[in-house]
Amino acid sequence: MPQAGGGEGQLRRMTARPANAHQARLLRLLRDGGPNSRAQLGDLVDLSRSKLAVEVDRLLDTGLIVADGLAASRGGRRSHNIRLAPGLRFLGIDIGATSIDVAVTNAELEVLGHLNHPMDVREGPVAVFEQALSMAAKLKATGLAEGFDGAGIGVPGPVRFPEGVPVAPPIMPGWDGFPVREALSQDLGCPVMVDNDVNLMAMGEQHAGVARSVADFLCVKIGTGIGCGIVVGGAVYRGTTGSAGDIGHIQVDPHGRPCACGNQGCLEAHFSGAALARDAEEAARSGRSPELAERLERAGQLSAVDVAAAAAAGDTTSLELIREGGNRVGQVIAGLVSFFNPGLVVIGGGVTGLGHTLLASVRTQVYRQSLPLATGNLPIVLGELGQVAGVTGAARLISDHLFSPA
Amino acid sequence: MPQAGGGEGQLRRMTARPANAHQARLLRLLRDGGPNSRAQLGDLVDLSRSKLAVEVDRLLDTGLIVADGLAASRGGRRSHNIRLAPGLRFLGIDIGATSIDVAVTNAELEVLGHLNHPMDVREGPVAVFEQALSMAAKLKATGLAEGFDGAGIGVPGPVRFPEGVPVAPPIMPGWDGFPVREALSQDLGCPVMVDNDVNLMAMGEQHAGVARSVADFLCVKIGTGIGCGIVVGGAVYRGTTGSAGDIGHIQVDPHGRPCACGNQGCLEAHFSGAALARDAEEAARSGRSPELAERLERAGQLSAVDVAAAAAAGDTTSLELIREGGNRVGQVIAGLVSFFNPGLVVIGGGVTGLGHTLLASVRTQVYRQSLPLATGNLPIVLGELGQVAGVTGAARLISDHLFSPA
DNA sequence: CTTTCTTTGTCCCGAGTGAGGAAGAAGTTG
DNA sequence: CAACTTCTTCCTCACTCGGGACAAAGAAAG
Repeated sequence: MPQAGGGEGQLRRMTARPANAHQARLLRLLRDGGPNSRAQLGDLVDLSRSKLAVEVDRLLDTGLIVADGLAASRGGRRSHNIRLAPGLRFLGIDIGATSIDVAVTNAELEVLGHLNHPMDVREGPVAVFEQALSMAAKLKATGLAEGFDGAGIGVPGPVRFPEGVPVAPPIMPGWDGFPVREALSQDLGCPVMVDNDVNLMAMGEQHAGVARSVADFLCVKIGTGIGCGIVVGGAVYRGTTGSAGDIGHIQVDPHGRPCACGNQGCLEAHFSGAALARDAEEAARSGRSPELAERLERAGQLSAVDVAAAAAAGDTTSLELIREGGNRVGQVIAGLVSFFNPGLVVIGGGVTGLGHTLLASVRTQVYRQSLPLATGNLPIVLGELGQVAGVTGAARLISDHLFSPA
Repeated sequence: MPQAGGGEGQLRRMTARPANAHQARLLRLLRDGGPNSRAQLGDLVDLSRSKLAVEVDRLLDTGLIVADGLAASRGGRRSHNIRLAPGLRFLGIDIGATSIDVAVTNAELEVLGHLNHPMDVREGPVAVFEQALSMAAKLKATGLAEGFDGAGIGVPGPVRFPEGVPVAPPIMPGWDGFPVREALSQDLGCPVMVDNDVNLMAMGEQHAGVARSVADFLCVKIGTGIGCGIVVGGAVYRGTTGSAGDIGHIQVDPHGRPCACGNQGCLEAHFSGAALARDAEEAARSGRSPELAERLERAGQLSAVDVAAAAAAGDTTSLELIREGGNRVGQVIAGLVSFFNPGLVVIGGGVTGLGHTLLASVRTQVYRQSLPLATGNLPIVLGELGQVAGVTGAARLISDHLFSPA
């Protein structure tokens, strides 16, 4: 059983929560903008000097923020800097279909340490948690953290958000109704929030990636499956039952391929990490692509990474697979853009390795099919955080929760 | 020039606005729940009795609310009723592609008078406004109103909401950039808000129709064109450029019919009031439907109403047209349901006359194509307000604006 | 009809909040 | 070193708001 506190006056775990909206606002400003001077915070929050001083003092009392030396002069007396307590640590866990990412961040959500481990989510919650907790322990052992003040976790399926429980997840047998939040909170001894992995990716890109300062955007994640994070007015929209953004089973072709869900022509059946791997292996076996055949020979199986590599080497079959997939995805995104009129579309997930070939065909399709008013000023870009998007978003999730009035 | 006030102490036009969020809250409660006692309002708003008394007194001073006798006893002293000033009048204008609806409501948004006049929106803003204003004057002349405290107006195309200006409306040449809000406010001498007609329909159904107490829902309006109102957390979502919900040009068939927008296979090209009329005329001429042929003979042209009537009379061709159209719409809605996971889908607009035949085929398609988690508890229903949905929504729009802190 | 209890509206007090002024501390510029 | 700017702290004053006391109005019981 870990002792609280290390000894020489180290911070104990975060106990206090902001007492009011002003304090919450200040904490978020410090989280998103880093250390800052009292004077500059005053410019940002529209509070009187006296009020600001009172609230800052209270936050200092709680230990959530600490003094941090003097700021540069702005022409007169130098102001005192304050920052979020440097000992605060958040844990971000991103459970993918085939791997687990775990990261430790400070209160500013900078990733201090990050581990990735392949694991099939179908092994069930107990085995997956065991693995995730051991990864967290490993990170702790490197001295990055003495404990965690909060943890966020993403799972590849719909979640009943308030309770933090997966509901009817198609690719996660055994997880349905498993009390993820409750269990993890017990094991870690800190507050936990659970969300869909796609929503976390969206939050990650919003916090530290391409979607900063965009209020309404879509974040399409193409991995083993396909999902879409929806951000409305800066907040993630989860839908009535938590399944919003589940676009993998939108029909792209009435007479298309059969899908695991029982329907025909679902997007996921035509393009996703899994579908691409299947297509690539088939192309290899049928002799259409010597390049892929050679790789299959070497590795015994193919994945999206192989297709990306083959495409980069100039393999036309691979390029064609990517292009056709991009068209399928673009077709769906075009519909969503017409419907949702976002200010930005981010493409992320495992297949970002396919890069600009994919992006180009998606763009072509969207710009051709959607109306000019919706596409006129619509950037469609790749996510810039890659593997840390999910864990950053997880940290963001729990910090949003903790940095809000109790 | 109309004199302000009628003489014997009649209310002059609404001058004051609520001074704070509490007052705004009270006004909205009285709007949505009708007259109410001070005591019961106290139960609803979570303010101390003293605070509540102060705010109510201030509202009485401004004239926005008036005393309204005594409430029934709840076991002790009877409380005083208050209600919104009975002289307040809102004007709701709904400009459709082929007709104009104008209505007068009281502060509780009850429709006191309603006029409809056929008119082609393509005649341009000047002619349309002239017509709308003369209809408003006619309603005024019946003694329903002495003047208007605010007006809401809906136009069949995207609107830059903050300014109240249509942007790049495809079916409204001549309206692009026309300062609707500015001009109408000048003519009527009261505050005006402008929105897309589909959004207004959604607000109407939310206020007085099937969507009461649903936070997240979609409202699909099938008239001359097809659009979709999106309500997120009780508020209309308009998108980055105001074109959210523009689903008429989502592709339903890559090799489908050419559409006016330049693409192929748009939803609107396959099913909408206009497409249905075309299909019906073609069916009549080709001899596939004697029923429709006879109607074409009589009227010289056909519309959705004729198809509805023929279907009701058992014409199989008409039924087939409706069913196929419903499938097309259902296909698109199924995608939107997967993406948005709404708590309700409302179908409205001119084609609601097609009724349950249409509804049945939409439902079939959606329930078959979307995942169970999203459709499990998803009602798909016809709007219940019909022609007054738009004008009610318009009144709601302006009242939301006026009943918010200045 | 009287008594007792409940509910409602009003008045008043006191705690707390928050804006702004004054003064002093800390720097910069000339 | 003097003059000016910026930042922090301290103090005061006005205001808000919740809650208690009390009176008014009605219901229920006897």
